[in-house]
Amino acid sequence: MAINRKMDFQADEIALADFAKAIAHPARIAILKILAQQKSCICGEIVEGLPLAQATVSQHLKELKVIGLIKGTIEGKTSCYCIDWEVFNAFVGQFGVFAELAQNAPNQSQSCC
Amino acid sequence: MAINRKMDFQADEIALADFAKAIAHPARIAILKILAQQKSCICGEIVEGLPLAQATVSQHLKELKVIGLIKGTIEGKTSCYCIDWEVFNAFVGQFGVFAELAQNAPNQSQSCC
DNA sequence: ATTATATATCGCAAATATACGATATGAAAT
DNA sequence: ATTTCATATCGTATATTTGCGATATATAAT
Repeated sequence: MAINRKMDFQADEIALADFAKAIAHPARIAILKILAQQKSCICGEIVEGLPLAQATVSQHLKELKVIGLIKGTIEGKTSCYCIDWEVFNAFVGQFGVFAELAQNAPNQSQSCC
Repeated sequence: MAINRKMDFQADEIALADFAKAIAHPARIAILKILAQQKSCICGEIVEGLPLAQATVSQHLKELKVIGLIKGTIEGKTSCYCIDWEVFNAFVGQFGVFAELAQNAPNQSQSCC
């Protein structure tokens, strides 16, 4: 790979790709589902709900936290996580860009497949 | 990594993660944007629109094609790609799962962050 | 038939992601 | 103060992704 190719793409393309990357793993999807259900947001129970070691789950949680999809607070001895719906919905909303581009396209008919 | 961990997750979690992985790169987002605009779906022009070598773009196109997000047909000397909106919209729609889980959650109040 | 052009595929190097044991950290209980 | 428990971080092995030159393939033009 060459040196930082990222600069060659637009900021919104990079942002959407980064969001996709953050959820591009079944474990992280599973974590979000658990948090959405709020069955519990205590870290330990998330670990129990997944077929992965504690260290691995902690790593996945960190990835989701870094990009802002989840928030985490320390409650005494335990850690507590939950979805930041504002961030989550903002990301999902970005998929609308494609439909918009399609609608504003000048030549709808020129389709070859 | 251990041997096929994938089996430990649910089918829908794997499917959504695979979709996310397919678009988890700025180049693939950029390709989808170009196709959405239908500025042209000829492979060569996609290559010109991206800061990547032809071989690399071809590889990205293949990834999008394998997962079904785009369709490709050969038109004489050139190749022509376009978005499969049915597949695309189906994938995007899957994000609704999280909101549904949140709505059906029994204990909305128990939030610790 | 030969050549030019467009695209796909191969092979490899480098970068990144994933998994997990071991260990660190820090609060709570004893 | 020491131990226990929950979680985070480190180090490292392995797997996957990315990028690209070289090459194959196949159509169109000469």
